[in-house]
Amino acid sequence: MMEPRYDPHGVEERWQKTWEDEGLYNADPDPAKTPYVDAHPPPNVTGELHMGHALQLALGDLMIRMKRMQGFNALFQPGYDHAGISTQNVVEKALIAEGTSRQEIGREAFEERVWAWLHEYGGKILHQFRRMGASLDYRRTRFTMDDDYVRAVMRFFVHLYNRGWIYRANRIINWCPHHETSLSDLEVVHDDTDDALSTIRYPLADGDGYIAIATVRPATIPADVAVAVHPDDPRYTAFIGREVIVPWTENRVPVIADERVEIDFGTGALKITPAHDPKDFEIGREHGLPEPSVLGPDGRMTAAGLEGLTQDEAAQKILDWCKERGLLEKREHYRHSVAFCERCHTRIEPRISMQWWCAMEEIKQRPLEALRNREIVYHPESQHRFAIDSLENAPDWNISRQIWWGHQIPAWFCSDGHVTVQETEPSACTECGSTELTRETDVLDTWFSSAMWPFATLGWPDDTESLRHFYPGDLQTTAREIIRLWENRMIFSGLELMGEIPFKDVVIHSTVLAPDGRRMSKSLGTGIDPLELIEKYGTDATRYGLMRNSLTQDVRFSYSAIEEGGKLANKLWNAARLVVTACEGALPAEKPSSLEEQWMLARLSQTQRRIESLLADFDFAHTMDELYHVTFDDFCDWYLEAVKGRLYDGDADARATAMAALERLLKLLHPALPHVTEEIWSFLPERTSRLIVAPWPEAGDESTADALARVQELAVMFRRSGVVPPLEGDEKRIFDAVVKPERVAVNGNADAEIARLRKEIERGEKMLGNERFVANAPADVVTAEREKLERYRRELDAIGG
RNA sequence: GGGCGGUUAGCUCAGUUGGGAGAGCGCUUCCCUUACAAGGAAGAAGUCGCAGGUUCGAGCCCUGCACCGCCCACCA
Repeated sequence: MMEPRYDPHGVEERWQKTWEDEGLYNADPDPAKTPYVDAHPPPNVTGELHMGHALQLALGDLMIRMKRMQGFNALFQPGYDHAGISTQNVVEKALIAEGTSRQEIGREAFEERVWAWLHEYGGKILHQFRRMGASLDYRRTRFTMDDDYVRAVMRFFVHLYNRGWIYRANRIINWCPHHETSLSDLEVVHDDTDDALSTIRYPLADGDGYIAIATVRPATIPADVAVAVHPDDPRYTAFIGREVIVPWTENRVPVIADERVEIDFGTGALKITPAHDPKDFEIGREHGLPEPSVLGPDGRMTAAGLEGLTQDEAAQKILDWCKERGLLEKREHYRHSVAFCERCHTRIEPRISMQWWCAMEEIKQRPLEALRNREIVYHPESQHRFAIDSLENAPDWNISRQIWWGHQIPAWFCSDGHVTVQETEPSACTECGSTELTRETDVLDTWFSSAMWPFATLGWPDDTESLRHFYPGDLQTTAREIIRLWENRMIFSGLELMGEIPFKDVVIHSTVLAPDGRRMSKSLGTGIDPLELIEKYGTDATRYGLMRNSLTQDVRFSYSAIEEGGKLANKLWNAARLVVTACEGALPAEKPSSLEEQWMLARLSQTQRRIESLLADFDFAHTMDELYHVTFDDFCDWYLEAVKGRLYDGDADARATAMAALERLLKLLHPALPHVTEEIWSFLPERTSRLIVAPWPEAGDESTADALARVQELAVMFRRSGVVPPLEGDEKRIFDAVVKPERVAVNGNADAEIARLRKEIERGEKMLGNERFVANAPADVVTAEREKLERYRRELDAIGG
């Protein structure tokens, strides 16, 4: 019935299905129970399971499973995110492949296409979540574009607008010419890029001489409105306040002084192009300069004489123009970091544009308070400080996007330019009563709706039973880069709309690097697919292997960690096989009569307390370590070896105790290795419930936990020296059963052991002979040293040194 | 440029108020013993990045340096 080797294939899918079918993942409001909630981060609807998801799920699911067994009403909330730009990208690609485009088919048809695409391909990731054994309440799956969710987003937007925290402003923003939308700073990536730096002379308007400027973007020269120099730069003080002539346009522009110009870079003079550079924009606004633009939304030129050209083509024309007139001083290779769209890797075009903004200054105060008071705690601790820092420095948030897939902003403009903001379409402008209204076409940043995840998933804005019972939640497990994009905003929205923090603990997991230390990424070809690991090693092994790494530093992926998990499952399986086959038939109540039995139960209690305490600090790595060693060393190598004989001999007490010990071990292991433990559980006699919902054990008496320590120590000594120590009674029986003196003595080397003990004794005597040590060291350290010395002397006597 | 983390055995990593350098994998030797060879037993293997300092005592605390990684900012 139980094969000698544990094979996770088939077993794991079977339990995943059973657990879900039997409703054991479900969490319903129950006033009799204390809730424990992890609103799991909704992955992109277009996404696939990657290593980060796998780790995140393993951590969250371990906590949820333990809490569920401990009697909490454990809710693991699933769902997925509409992922505005990413999803739009995928569907647009499909349209282009068909020879059409979203512009061609129009907004309404495009949205239908997205829905159709989602219907067919979206949400696959939830099936992959199931394969991870994640005990999410799949009935409660939410999508950020569900009707109810959209209603919640509209309510939130209007709420913020009425509070005065949302405003419109014409500012320079990151613009992706491919998507033709604005992007927040957090959606932009910077890469080192090879470029050319051109030094160009701007002749003085009032006579001879010139100022040379260095630029990487000659195409924007027609939009220049000034040249800036540092006020303390002696080379240029005479030029300040005079005018220079901009090449190509031959416009006259002023030379201004500004401290943001770096004297040491290039020529020390900077052309000011407010419409196409963030720093220039800032300088321009302070100096009251105009903001002409020479680039269209598609990144092509609109300047006179250059219409429709790409920037490269325009740059060439302008450079040629300069060269003919002797204004091009030089053109040299230059490597610098350039901003790209995170999604399509198109070069970002800074652009002045009217956008919706969320003002952060006032908004962030309550979240900051919650973090500083540690109402919310990030783990590990270093991330807590980072979270506070990043919130303190959070700039106003650009929340509008010029794409089509997302939550359309609920704002209507009348022909006079008045804005009416409300949840549903107004019949007339609230300011002038005009009935000719057009709706804002922009949609909201994806993260705007994500910010509401902890309560919108529970039914907000309706006052539902779920919302009352399950809010506020407890746990978030998430990736570091999400702290600014998401965590901070959830905290704010929860405090603002619900009046309470959305969760108490945020576990920031480490980044799993490729075995060579590089980042795992598809484009680098360094990615490892967790589904392949599951196929090969099983889900339990994969979960164990990922959680075995600490959270405090990024860690290189290693297959041997996963293999270790597989070995643990197999070892447990075989230990259970021994117990189950030896203990067939009716069993009396647990009766730990012998030393080794008392010791095993005490060790299990001790391990349980350690695990509980480790997990209170979200120390998953050491939890795995405890589980591994209690299984291999304590349960198998000592306890089972010691009682094996009695089990085979039909000792009823031994059998009952072995079964009880196995049960407790399975419970401790279940949150980490859910499938193999449930499978074993099903072979135990007289089960009345599944292990997944079995009660977490009460920790028992630990007083005999170290009763075998002496025997173990002597066993180690014996193995080194080959000299059988003087033992009696239980100790002798256990020693003989586990150590098997007749087989091991071959490697004994009493001389080496004697030498080792003498060295230890010498060291101890030296320390205790040091008056300053005895006087200064803590008393317990000195006492421990004396005891050690005594012990070594006794052992030396025992082997006849 | 700012911040954070790291450097410990061949590899991946632990090391909790300063007090005996550890685990898993790999390697060597022995054992297919009636749960398990994905097993058992034993063993070899480390100048704890470098240089100073504090201390009776430093992998751990302090200072400086080197190298690796991540995040942020910026680059005309």
